[in-house]
Amino acid sequence: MAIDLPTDPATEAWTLLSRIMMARKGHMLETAAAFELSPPQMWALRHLEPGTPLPMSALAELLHCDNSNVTGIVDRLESRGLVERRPAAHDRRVKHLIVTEAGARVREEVGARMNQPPPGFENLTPDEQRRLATLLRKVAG
Amino acid sequence: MAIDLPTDPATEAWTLLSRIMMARKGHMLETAAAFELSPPQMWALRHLEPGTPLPMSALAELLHCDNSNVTGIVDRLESRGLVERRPAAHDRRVKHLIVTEAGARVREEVGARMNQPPPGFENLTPDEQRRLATLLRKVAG
DNA sequence: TATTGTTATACTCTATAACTATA
DNA sequence: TATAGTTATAGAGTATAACAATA
Repeated sequence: MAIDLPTDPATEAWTLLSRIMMARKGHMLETAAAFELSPPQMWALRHLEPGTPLPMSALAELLHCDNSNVTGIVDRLESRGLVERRPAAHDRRVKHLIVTEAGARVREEVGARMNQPPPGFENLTPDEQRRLATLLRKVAG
Repeated sequence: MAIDLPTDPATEAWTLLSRIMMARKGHMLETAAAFELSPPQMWALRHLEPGTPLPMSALAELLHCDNSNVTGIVDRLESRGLVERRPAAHDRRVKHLIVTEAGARVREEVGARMNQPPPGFENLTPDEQRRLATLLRKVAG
């Protein structure tokens, strides 16, 4: 049913992690669709913290894509009134992105859905969930 | 630095899991690019097990996309000689996908790179890695 | 000269709707 | 009638190259 089998513990853990995430892809797409966002638009919105202006190029890095690509993604978010472009004071080549009030509301609801753990986590006791979180905290660094 | 903060253990674990996976996106894109595959083409190839024919529609479900979409993705894989279409015997509307020998080789190398655990897993002792795998096995169900 | 963001271009992904060939 | 896959179409994502404005 899913792509492959592991060998050593780290590889097995990583493979399982990938599999769990892959199984959540449908939920991700449904969440984006529920707010009429494309996946990249949703990621962009999630990366933009209200109150923290972010240069276009920084968003491009976070999205792992080219600057030219971000232009279009931001165009569409801006045309919906979810974000705004604002020339940076210190360097007028740079444009800062800021989330609007409407954008912050959508971002909040998107986050609430995306942070909802998939059903499989119910297979763990609260104590196991805590131990899992502790281990993953170390992996995340 | 990354998108949000959690509350209960399951949500925290899930958020960390998402963050670890997101941090690996660059590696995923590099892997696909190294073989001149688009991400969907790479996923498709990974889902196709050598020796196990898969109907187009089954691949569409695995990729969470429309049948019409799979047509183009498979067209491009087929034009590179990585997969083949073959009409199914029991129902001639169905087309089975089979990985060619060349496809199996690429698939193998892609898998080897994608299964490589990110650096963060070195932060765990072998025993912790085993315990992590055990917990994730329960989550994956 | 170098950098930020945009524009132009070309290709891929994506869904919807209409079509075909089977069933 | 219903289903599997294709085609047609339109919109969005993607990178590369060329460009404007700024540094």
